[in-house]
Amino acid sequence: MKNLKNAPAGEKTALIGNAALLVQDYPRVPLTVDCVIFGFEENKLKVLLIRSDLEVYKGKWSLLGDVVHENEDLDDAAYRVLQERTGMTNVYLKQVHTFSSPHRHPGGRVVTVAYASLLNIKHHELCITENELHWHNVRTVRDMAFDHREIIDTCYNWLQKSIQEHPLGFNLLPEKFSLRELQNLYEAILNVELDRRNFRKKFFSMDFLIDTGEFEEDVKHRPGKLYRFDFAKYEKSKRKWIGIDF
Amino acid sequence: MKNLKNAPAGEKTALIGNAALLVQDYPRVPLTVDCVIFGFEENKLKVLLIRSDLEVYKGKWSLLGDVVHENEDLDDAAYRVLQERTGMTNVYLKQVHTFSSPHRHPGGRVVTVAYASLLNIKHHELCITENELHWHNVRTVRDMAFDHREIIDTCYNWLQKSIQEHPLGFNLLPEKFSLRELQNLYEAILNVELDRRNFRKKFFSMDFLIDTGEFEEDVKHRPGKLYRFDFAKYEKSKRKWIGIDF
DNA sequence: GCAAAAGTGTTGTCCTTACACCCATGC
DNA sequence: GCATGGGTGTAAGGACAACACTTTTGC
Repeated sequence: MKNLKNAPAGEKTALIGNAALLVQDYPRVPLTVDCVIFGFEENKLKVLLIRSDLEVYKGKWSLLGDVVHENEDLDDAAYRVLQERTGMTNVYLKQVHTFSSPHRHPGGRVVTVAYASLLNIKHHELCITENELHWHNVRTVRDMAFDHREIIDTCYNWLQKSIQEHPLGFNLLPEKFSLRELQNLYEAILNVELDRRNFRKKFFSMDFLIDTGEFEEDVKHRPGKLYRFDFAKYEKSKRKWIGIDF
Repeated sequence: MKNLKNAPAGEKTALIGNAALLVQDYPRVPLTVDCVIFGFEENKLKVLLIRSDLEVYKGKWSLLGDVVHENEDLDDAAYRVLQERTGMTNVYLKQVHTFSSPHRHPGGRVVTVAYASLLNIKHHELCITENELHWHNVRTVRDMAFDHREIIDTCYNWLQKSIQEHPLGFNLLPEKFSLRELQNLYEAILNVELDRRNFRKKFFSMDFLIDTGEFEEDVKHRPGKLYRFDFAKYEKSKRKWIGIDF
C-alpha cells in the first residue's frame, strides 16, 4: 500500500527508510466493531440488540459494539465485545463486512467492521438490566440506530448462504438436538419449507450425525431421537467443491 | 456500537446528547485499502503488483493501495486506487476482508481493507515506469511485502468460490471470447482440468452466451466461435439457491 | 382412541460424468 | 495430408423432488 503520493512516476528508487514516520502522517479514523449475534428460539431466528444510548437514536435498537482499542486485532475486539456482553467465550464469530459510509454515524466519520456470531440462546443468561438487552426477530425488527438495519441484512444474507455450505447451524442449537429442531432452524433461516423426509435423508446421508440414544422429553407427542453433530469427522472429511452454477 | 464505557450496568437512561463529542474521544487508526487486481493472460491468472517503496521491504512486491482519505467511503477509495493506477473505471471491484493484525505494517498499526478487482489485461496499458508495475502469476509469486501474500491468498480463495457462483470470469476476458478461452480461465482459476464437452454443454444450457457470428482470427487451427455474455438476461433471471451441502 | 409428530421407501426427473469420433483450418 | 484444436451425442449413475402410510407417545 501507500506508494502513490511518495513515489512520483519515473522516480524508481526513492525508498522510504523510516516507515514509522510515513505512517505517522496517515489520516486516522475511528474504528469500531459491531456484532450481529444470532440466536434461535421458538422456531425463530433472533438477533441480540440493546437500546442505543445516543440521544438522536432515542428508543432505537442498536447492535452490540465497541471501539477497537489501540493495537487490538479486530477479531479480538469482536470476541471482547461478545465476552463483555454475553459472558460467553468459544462462540462462533466471523468477520463479514466493513461499513464506511462517511455519514453512517451522527457523531462524524466512524468506520465499523461487522461480525456475525452464532450462539445457543439456552446457554446464555441475559443481564436485562443493561440497556434492555433483548432478542429480536431478525426479519421484523425495525427502528434501528445508525445503519444497523443494513448491517443486519448483510449478515443475515451471509448466514443464509453460509449455513448451506457449512455446518454453522449447530452453533445455534443445544449440543443434543432432534432432527425436527434442526429442520426448523433451516426453515427459519432460509425462510422456506422443506420436505421432512428429504431433509432427514440428506442429513443422514452426510453421516455426520451421532445418535445419542437419548430422546426428547416433555413433549406431548412421540419423542424424537437426539443427535450430536460430529465436528471432528466433518473437519477430517472436508472436500473442495467444484461446480459452476449461476 | 459504543455503549459499554458510557453506560454502566443499571443506569438506564443516560443518553448521550452530543454524538460528535463522543466520537472525538474514540481511538483512531490509520486505514488503507489494498487492491488485489486479477487479470488473465497466457492461460494464467495474474495479479498486478509493484515494488514496495519501503526500505525494509526493498525488492519485495506489494499490492496497489493507498490511505483512505477523510470522509472517503472505502469503495470509493478502492476505485480511486484503481483509476489512478490503471486508468480504468467501470471495473469489477469487491470488498473481501479487513486485515488488522497490529504488527502487519512495520511503521506501526495500520488496518487495511482488501478489495478484489477483475480486469481484462488487454484493455489495460501498463505504465511500467511506476514502481515496476507488473503482472505476476498468482499462485507462484513470492517475496511479498507486508502481509500481502496472505491478502492475495484470501482474495484468491474468494475468487475461486465466487467464480463458481457468479459470472465474474467474463470481467477477465475480452468482450468477445471463445469457449476455449473461457474454459482456460476456469481451469486456471480453479486449478483443475475440465472436460471440454461437458464444459460447453454446461454453459450452453445456461443460455447466457450470445453467438456473435464472428470467429477467432490468427489462430493456426480451426477458429472457434466468439461469444458475448448476456449480462442483461442473467440479471433478470437470477434465482435464489436452496441446497444444503457440506 | 385421538391428536401430533416421528419415522421410513420408492419412483421419476434432472444433472453430472465419462467417453470417441468427425470437422475446419493453417501450414 | 497432417497437425491442431473445434464441434457434437449418448449412456450410466447419482442427487433431488415429490409423495403416503405406519408408529409411538401424551392426553
